[in-house]
Amino acid sequence: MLDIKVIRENLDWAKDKLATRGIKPEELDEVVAIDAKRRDALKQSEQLKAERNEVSKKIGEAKRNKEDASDAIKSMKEVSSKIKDLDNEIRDLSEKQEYILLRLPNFPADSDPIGPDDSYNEEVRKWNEPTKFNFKPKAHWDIGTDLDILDWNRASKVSGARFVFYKGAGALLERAVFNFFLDENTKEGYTEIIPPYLVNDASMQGTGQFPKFHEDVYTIVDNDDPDKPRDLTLIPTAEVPLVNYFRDEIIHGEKLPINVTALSPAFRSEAGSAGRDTRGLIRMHEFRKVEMVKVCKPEDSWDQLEKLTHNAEHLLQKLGLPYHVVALSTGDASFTSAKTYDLEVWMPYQDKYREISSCSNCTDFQARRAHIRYRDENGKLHLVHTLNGSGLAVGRCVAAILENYQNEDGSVTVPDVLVPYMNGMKKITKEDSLI
RNA sequence: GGAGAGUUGGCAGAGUGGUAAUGCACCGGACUCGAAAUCCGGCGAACCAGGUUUAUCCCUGGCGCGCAGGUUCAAAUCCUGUACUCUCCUCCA
Repeated sequence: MLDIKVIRENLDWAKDKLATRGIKPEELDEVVAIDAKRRDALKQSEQLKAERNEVSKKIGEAKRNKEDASDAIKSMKEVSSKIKDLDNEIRDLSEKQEYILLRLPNFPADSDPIGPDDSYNEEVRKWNEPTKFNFKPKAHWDIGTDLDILDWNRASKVSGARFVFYKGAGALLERAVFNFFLDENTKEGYTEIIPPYLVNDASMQGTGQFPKFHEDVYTIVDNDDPDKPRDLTLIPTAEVPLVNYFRDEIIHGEKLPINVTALSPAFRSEAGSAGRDTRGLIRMHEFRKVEMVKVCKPEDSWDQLEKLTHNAEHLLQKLGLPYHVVALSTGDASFTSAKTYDLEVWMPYQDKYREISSCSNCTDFQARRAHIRYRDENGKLHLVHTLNGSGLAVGRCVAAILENYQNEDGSVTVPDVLVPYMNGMKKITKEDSLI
């Protein structure tokens, strides 16, 4: 959430910044007008309350002295009724103000490429050249089906579209990948967490998914009353529980920066993406992801974003997967982010790079929503900055391994770093179906 | 799922309608060569608004006893709803 004071005091600047993210300037005019009305009513209410406090004190004294106070009580009755009206007005205005504020995206950083969509994204750096083949590379969904390690038909029977069964060496590969990620992240100083996979609405609002993005997630309903949602939603990313772990808390300054990592499933409805990436592991309703979250002091967050991005890149480098890093444009970056680097891995069949990690500095945007603060050495409180990045999306990584490490005979070579995690298996070959 | 108890500052803990005791901790001072002990003083903090500055500081007021409503001139206290914690019972991996 943005700070109303910043908007109020830098209105033109705020309008320019948010215009690059598709926000109309009139929205800011409206919220500032509401804020002015609200503060005006608040001022009146506070004056009346000061009067009431003073007179009430006297009424108390009079009553103790068994004196008559009925005149004062009568006039205070009027004052109280005025206060009630004003407070109702204030509540109403605050709700309107919050309605708008909760739906405004974060201010983009000055360094972000400006543009409405991903065509304005800028490549920052590239690692290795795209994998070359002396045969026509297959799509990972065909590789997986032919090796009988991915089963799409059974998944569509059991669950529906955008689900999959991993089998045998496929399941082992998935497990190898996330264990490798967790081990590497831990070595880099991240503390491993196993969070809850269902979270309440306050948490969804704290990290910015709610109230604006209800359609993107799966919320639990009561079987007795399906119209009534329970206060529980399947996490779309481990970022939600990891950041909300600190919600409504004050962190000691010495503990910052805090680095945590977690493997979790990620549940996404993929509303509005019908027809896109209908085959393969790229776009699933349920996939596993290892997430990294950093909580730090404001002055550190830009350095921490670079570190976070390098941590994610390091994983792809160790796996030998070609990728490039892209700075997202103002229009393409996510709602909560001030700056985002996407890591895109090379996918040979599609002959292009595809997102496998998204590393964002959310500055104080989530911290303000979730009330996460720290106490500095002088005892002062400040909002923290929060960062999150995938390290990495597991399913997409498996897809990239299958495609980049495929051999002409249909087998897939296991990347060296994963061999120990695959119980020594160096190559995945077609086996007789065990089931 | 059933029954009961609880939620008050950094921590402990009192307060059943009149505007949040007390202790510990913490900060400042005295004493001391120094420290401890002792004594004196300060101290709930966050948030909001206004004034003053505009990086802070400071002043005034509001607010503030899990959260949200209600009753009242006045609510930590009474009423309603709700979240969470603990105990017991029941069930369960």
